Amino acid sequence: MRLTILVPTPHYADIDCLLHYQSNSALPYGTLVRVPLGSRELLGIVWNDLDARTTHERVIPDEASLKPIIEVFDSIPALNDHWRELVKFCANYYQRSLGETALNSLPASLKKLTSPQLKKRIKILDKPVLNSSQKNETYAPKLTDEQVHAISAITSQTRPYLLFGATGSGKTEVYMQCVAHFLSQNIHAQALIMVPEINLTPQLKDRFSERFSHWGAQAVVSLHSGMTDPQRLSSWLLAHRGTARIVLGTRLSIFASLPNLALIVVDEEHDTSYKSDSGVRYSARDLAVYRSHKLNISVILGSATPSLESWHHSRPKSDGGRYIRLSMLHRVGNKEDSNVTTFGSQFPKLCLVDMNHQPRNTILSQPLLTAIKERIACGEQSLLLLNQRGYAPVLFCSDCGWKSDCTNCSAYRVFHQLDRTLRCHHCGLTQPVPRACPSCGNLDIRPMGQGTERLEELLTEALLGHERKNGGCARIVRIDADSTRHKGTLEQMLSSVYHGEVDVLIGTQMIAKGHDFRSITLVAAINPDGALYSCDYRASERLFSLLLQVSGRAGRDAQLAHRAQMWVQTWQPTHPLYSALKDHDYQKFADQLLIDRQVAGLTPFSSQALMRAEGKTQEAAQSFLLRASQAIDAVISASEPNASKHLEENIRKSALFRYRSYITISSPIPMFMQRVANVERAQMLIESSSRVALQGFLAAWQPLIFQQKQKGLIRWFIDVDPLSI
DNA sequence: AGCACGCCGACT
DNA sequence: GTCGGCGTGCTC
Repeated sequence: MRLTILVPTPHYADIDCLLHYQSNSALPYGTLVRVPLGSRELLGIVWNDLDARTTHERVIPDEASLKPIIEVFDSIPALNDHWRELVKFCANYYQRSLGETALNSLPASLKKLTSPQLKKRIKILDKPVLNSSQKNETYAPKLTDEQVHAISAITSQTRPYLLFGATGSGKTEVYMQCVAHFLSQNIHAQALIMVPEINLTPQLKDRFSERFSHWGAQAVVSLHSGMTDPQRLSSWLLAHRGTARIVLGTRLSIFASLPNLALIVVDEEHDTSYKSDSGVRYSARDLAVYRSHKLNISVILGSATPSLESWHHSRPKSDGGRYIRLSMLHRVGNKEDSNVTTFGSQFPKLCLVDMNHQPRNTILSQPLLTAIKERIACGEQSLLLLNQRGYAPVLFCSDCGWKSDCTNCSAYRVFHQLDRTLRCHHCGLTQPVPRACPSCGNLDIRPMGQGTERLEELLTEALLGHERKNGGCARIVRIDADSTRHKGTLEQMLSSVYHGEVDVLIGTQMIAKGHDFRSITLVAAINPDGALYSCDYRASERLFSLLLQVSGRAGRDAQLAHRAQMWVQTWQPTHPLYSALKDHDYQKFADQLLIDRQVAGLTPFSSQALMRAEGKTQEAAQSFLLRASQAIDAVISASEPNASKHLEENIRKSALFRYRSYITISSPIPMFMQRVANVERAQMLIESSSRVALQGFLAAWQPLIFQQKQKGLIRWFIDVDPLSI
């Protein structure tokens, strides 16, 4: 008999991703199979033929001429209706092929294994595992009133919740108690906990594993891109077969097959890592909301600095809000000592250094340096945040004005002192530092601006001869992508900080997230102003959240909390962002930003999509975009709808007619980073005040884009709900 | 996309 | 005389 199989062909292929094959027997939708395609053998999924892309002429061959299915993966259950609905929604919403979306969201190992090999893997998983100690049986730490309120709200009504919880207010405990509640309701129930970067928070898995050890050793599994393929397959299979009760993962875990999903948690929901920046550009947070809605279960979006979208959606219900906002504004005391819970630990005090009043070219101001020395003297730690690795972002010639441009990208190459190289952080081009200016031969070429290497050097000099509490030199460690390139060094460095073997920690954004350093009492942002001048209107909201998050690293030990300080070196000390930060008042800041956004008609008051093109020349990229937009008007003005014989084409045309007036399409422009690795990039913004109109329009437009051919075009794609424009 | 087939330049 | 460049074209 004839079966329709979903295969991973991309949206721009000339072939539909739903193909027909011969089978001896009927197989339920969602069954995994292996099928031949051309000279390849691919993983496919038995699918409903009604989802076929009808835009192309579908000539379905005789059954006799169809190729047979190679093998059926019958040792695991079929992917259920809910999972298939999720990937279908994702493909439609983010304008990608269904096959690419569905097959890419399965673990890579599954594509390589044969059916007997998979059977073997499952047998291994089914071997009884030694159960770890059962000592910890629904253990209950003392909760704050705010935690109690949040938990009772979440466990009483099925809704999306925004858990607006300050750093240190005990969000994780709320997640764990809610998970415990839903998992004890039903012995099969499962929970999905998403975090932005699981590699930075192995503690979370430990905390969950320890708390829920009585559910069995396989009850808590991780799912993230840092795992090896076989590890990922094991976790995936445990989740798919219902053995795993709790899945902890990064954004890709939103596609985990969880047949008994009862709760989703999205921790740090504002974090931009939830949005995929290649392939299917999905937002795992938004898909989590969709998924919970379809399953009629609750989703908890947790953050100390919620995204403006979630903030907007969690207005009071009377105001049309769709989420319930639960606030936890107070810090929990020292968790190490669960018998003595001190409430309302103070937040770090904000100290602004006005750089206008500092000597020219100051990198580390005197008052900040003094404060760091004080901390060292009394055995406390400091954390310095500087979001630029290397020694200096650019090298320049004082004579002719030459700068260390990258030949492949529209960016400067960064000066790395340690190995004397100029490195492009976009394409990787690396060359030794020239002795003299390549343009005029001048020997006086200098670093301009500041990087973590330079800060480390500067601080080492400044602290020379400065004694620690227990004697000896101050110990500095630098954590960035360069210093942690080798496997295990990050963990090693973090642990030395944790064990008090370090006095000052210098790092990039890497150190802002999650780490629970107990003895840090001073956090400083060395040069954060950049975002205030950025052309990206979301930059200030991201800066606020970064600074608040990093300030949360200070004073986590209740004993030291009163000494915690957050220092900011700025040329804009009166900027409203900093006054909001001073008051720890995200609500006021977010409310004001929302008013600004509403006035300007920006998200979340409008929906956006970017159409991007990459070509050998800027001209090729832009003219492709231009032609794609002109094709719309050509269709609209060429003929009235219903003139075509093809039903599908009529639907498309009438959608274009209907939605065009609700849509604004900008002219093609070069991207801010115009050239990366010798590829020219251009983009075009598509906006609408109606999300539905934008969706309908994009869907109707796509087939027209496929028809556009352009010499020199490398690729194009649509980014729906882009994070930066 | 992958992977074939297919026709022109510098190498054992 | 072969290896390999990437230009079209096809995949149930």
